[in-house]
Amino acid sequence: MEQMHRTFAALSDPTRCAILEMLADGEKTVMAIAAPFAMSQPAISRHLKVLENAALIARRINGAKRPCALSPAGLEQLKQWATKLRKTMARNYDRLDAVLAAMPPVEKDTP
Amino acid sequence: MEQMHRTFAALSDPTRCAILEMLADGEKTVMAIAAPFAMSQPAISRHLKVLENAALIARRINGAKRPCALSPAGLEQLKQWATKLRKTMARNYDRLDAVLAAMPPVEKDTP
DNA sequence: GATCGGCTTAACATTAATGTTATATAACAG
DNA sequence: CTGTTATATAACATTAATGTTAAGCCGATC
Repeated sequence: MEQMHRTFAALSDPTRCAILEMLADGEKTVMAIAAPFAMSQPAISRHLKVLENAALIARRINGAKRPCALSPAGLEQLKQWATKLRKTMARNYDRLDAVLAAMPPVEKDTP
Repeated sequence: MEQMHRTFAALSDPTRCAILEMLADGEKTVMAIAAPFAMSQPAISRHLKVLENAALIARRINGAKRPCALSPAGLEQLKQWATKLRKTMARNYDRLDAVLAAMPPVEKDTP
């Protein structure tokens, strides 16, 4: 949970997000993934490496092909991180709530 | 759901992740947030702006202070995105499963 | 075994992110 | 009013990310 930012960094690029969404549909080869993008195939290869390092996708070897598939682990981690934050937040919510309630949105002039 | 990468980009920095985790504990002023970091206050201010633009935190005005608090909206979005991907993946899982089952991890030599 | 298709790696240019210090604004204390 | 505290903005240097093209490496196929 300390290096979540690595996972987020992997997701911080629109191309990589799109790739993950493509892969939700099922496994695809590098060429198939690259096709819809206005970008060279080496660029896609590097995006895939980033996603793989973040455990967001997994790759097989099938002859000369390297089909990629979503790896549930990464997504699970994401959800858990968000859930944990929300839980901690909820635990302290009464205090926050009290503070917010006591102060109207804008309180510049205290007459 | 199309600009999720903006949210992820906001979370792709370890400092910002840490800030969010601090804020789970409750609302804090900019100075209080900056204190534990070996970094100038302007740098923290900019991180906060990034988090705010991503709807991950919200800020009040309290005199000269600008207390920051977690904004549940952003976290909710995160979880929903991950959940959606997993659902779609599950929908197509039989196919993926079949493919994976048919092919051992490494199958270089087809004799 | 020569050649083509699928993919990776290398070298490089360009752009964007992050941090710094200096300066500005706004509220508060005296 | 004046100085001090809390925060934001500006200008700038440095680093890292992204894309490009050019090679290189395996498998497959003829």
